[in-house]
Amino acid sequence: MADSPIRVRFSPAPTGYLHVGGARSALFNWMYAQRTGGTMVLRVEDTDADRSRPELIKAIHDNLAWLGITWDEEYLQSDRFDQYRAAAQDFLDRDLAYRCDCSQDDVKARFEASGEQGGYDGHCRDRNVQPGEGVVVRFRTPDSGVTAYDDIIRGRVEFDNATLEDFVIVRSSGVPLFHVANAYDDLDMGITHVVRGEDLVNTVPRVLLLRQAMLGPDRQDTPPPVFAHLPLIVNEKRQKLSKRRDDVSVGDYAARGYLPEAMRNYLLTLGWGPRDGGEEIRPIEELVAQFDLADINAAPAFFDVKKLDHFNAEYIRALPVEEYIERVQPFLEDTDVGPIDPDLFGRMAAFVQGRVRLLSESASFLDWVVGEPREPSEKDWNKVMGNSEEKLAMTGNVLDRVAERLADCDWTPEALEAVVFGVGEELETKTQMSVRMALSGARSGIPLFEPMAELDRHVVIGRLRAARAKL
RNA sequence: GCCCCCAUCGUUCAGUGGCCUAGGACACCUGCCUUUCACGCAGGCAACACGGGUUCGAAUCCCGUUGGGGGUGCCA
Repeated sequence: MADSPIRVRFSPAPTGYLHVGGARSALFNWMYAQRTGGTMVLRVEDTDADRSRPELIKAIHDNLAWLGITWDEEYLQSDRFDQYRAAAQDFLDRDLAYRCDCSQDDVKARFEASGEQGGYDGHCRDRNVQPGEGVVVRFRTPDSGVTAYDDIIRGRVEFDNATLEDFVIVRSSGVPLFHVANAYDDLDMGITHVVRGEDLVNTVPRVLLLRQAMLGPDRQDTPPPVFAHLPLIVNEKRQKLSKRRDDVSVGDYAARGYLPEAMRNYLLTLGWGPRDGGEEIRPIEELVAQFDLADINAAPAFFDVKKLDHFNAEYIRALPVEEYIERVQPFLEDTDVGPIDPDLFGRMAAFVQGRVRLLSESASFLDWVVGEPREPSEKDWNKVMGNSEEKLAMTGNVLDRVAERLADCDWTPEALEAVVFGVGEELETKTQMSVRMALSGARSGIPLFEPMAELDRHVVIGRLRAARAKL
């Protein structure tokens, strides 16, 4: 893989399951690495001991693997605390940082009293605070000038240094904050492209300032990484997808019967489209071949589950039927009508495959074959069976006659079709709908005669008679 | 409040000064196919937020307005 100097990284914090936004960031990094033959680094940013949950790292691995996203190197920031601390100490030694014993309440109170700009006011800059309880380390930001960078998606972004507060780089617990870890690792790991969500843009000046400080006066010509801040993925209210109110867990989508290829392909259409303007649903290799960070949109994109569903349905239909059967297995065990016999499903699979949007919907097409007919709504029942004397009488005739003929015909789909349609010709009416309703309790579904042949003769006749009685 | 970003059909991507009476896809609507549904096919609806510039010419460049969003932690 690593035959080009490009190095990208995906840096999740293990504070929750992988969500679609994170997956999209990982995916775009991966796409770029694939395209350029670069190296993909997975860097777990677990510097917040209170919120990080190590057991989630495995889940992140699994979700990424599910999506087919691979990585070449992996690091855990908690393994590298000593290095970050050393960097912070070096800042202290060089007077680029200082200790501060202001409580968060103090900082807030002074900010409110001043009515001026937000954040920390530099109170401890020259107080020469010594190490101790409740003491943090703050980075001394420049009071004037501008920190700017060129975003490959957004163009030049500038920040007035005067608006940057002296931010905390080491907690009172002695554990460094993510800015330091981030700046240190990107430098140390030789990251060339930082591709991540737009919500991180305003951490750039801080990270850049830290990086310059780490580089020292002699190495200032070391170029910063190329930044690419991906547009946010938003909900229908145009807000950033949130774990609390939106469906964002990649694992949940997997559990609901989405195919990873479909999810991956769909995610790629959010903020990006193939350069050649061709189909958006296509093999990942074709998409990789024309992927470029510079082509990514800057505007937020709505996560449209309907469109995702369409992608998923397309991908399901495109599967060879054997593969569809294999992939659907996990969804056959725990259904509303109990486990579905794999052999039966195998025989019906081709009919089901073309009709589902989610793998998990598959079983519902066979509910009446495995269990009892559904309870139809009155509206559906009337619509099919008739809402006039005349129509009801006809339906009764159909049901009677079909039940009669079924008593001693061959029990094959072809024979059943011949009986049902034969009655229709005799009575000069359509017969499939009423038979379907009698047997399945639904107006629509997979073709009728094949599943019908799976049922026992007496069951079919029983259902026809029961429906007749209900007319 | 302050900082930063964004602005083409309902949605998404295209369009980088003339090829735009703005194109594709999803969604929606209509028909065709089919003794169900789905698929497929044909067609339809539907957008350059607003106001100023720049220019022979602006969806495309600049400024402003409005609207939306993100950030503003000893979270990442």
